[in-house]
Amino acid sequence: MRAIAEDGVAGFTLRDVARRAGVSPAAPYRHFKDKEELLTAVATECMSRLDEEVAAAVAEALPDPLEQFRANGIAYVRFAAANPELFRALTIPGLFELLPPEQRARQQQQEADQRAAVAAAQAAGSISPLPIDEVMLAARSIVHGLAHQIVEGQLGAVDAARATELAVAVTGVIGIGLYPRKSGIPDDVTRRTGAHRRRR
Amino acid sequence: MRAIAEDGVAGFTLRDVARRAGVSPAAPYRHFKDKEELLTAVATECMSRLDEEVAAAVAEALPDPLEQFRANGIAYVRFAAANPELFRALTIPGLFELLPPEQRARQQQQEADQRAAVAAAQAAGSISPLPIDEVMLAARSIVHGLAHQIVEGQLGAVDAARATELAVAVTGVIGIGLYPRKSGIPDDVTRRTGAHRRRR
DNA sequence: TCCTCATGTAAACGCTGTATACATCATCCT
DNA sequence: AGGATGATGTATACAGCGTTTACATGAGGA
Repeated sequence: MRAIAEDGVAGFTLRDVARRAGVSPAAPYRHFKDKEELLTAVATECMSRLDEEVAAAVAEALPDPLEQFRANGIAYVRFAAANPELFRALTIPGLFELLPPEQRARQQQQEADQRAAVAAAQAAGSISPLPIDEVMLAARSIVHGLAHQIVEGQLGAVDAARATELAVAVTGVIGIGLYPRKSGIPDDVTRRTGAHRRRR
Repeated sequence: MRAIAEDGVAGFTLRDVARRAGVSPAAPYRHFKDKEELLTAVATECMSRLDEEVAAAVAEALPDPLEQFRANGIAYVRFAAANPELFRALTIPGLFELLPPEQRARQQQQEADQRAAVAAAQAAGSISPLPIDEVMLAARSIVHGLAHQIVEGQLGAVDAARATELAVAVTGVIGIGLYPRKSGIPDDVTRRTGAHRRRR
């Protein structure tokens, strides 16, 4: 993890890891089949941390589904901004199929929970009655896309506060929708819970 | 370009490129400072192709701003699905600062155009009066995030038709918004222009 | 006590990016 | 016409990489 965080995924070297551990270059092969397997293990760990942070943030959020979605997005984006190299480790090609089954199961469980929450919110009338798959996909896409742009430096330097602002902004947009509304925009979509208010 | 498309960014090797060109391993250094510079040149070319396809699709779309946004997203996502490795070449870390000034200028111009279109649409009442920066960011994020997920294989195999479906779906969601509407959903947001209709 | 297995090492292979010194050849200046 | 020049390519070398192979070592159970 330290090697990745310091030198990035590109500079991640089996020999360097061995050096850090004070062992010979071949030693890692007693524990991992090859470099890819080690990288996958690191990525799995990164994913666990990210999942934890997101889950914690969602647990702390207000019970409102949009507020929870927003908390999810903020935590996700903040993690990316705070640990760009760790986040990048999550985007290594084809990582998904290499994950340990337990991790995949946990993730699917988490997604199923979110899905149930969205369905419940739709039933209660607090989320638009769009196809649930599409809602989930759009939510994941917008948050992931924002995080990716931050990590790639396309949005300039982004600290935690700025990351929060950006996440609030995009979750606000997806909450309201681009198509104009006849009735006004409800307060809780444009306003941030707690101390922050949205600039604008 | 052929080397990238065939072997991917990870398998992209200066020596392989030299081999393909039938020259010695050191020959490329007469034309590019180092591997990074060649990769950047390839990525620039990829970006040009993507920009062209997107611009063409937008030009063909109906004059409605949401329809144009949708056409933009569809073209972007289809490019990613059709040329995953070329698309991945666009995500190499820090590419943004390495681009030739002309390319950056063109891109900024394109963004300014989009921005003006959004502003005009807002003035005309066909896009919600959200802060324009946030609208632009959200639109880019959701499309980029979807493309990225496709390329990383997180959505399974995605052909052109499926890519179109997915792009239609997420642009639909961001068009309508998660927060429920009192008045009904307008047809042109849920329906696809032309032959396709949205499943649901 | 001895055997086995997990862990580590040393050395080697072919690959990579890159630097250096040398060759070739078209172009342009006189 | 002829020689200097610059662009392009080659040969060779080096260090670093992932990976394999054969060999060492030492702890724990039979």
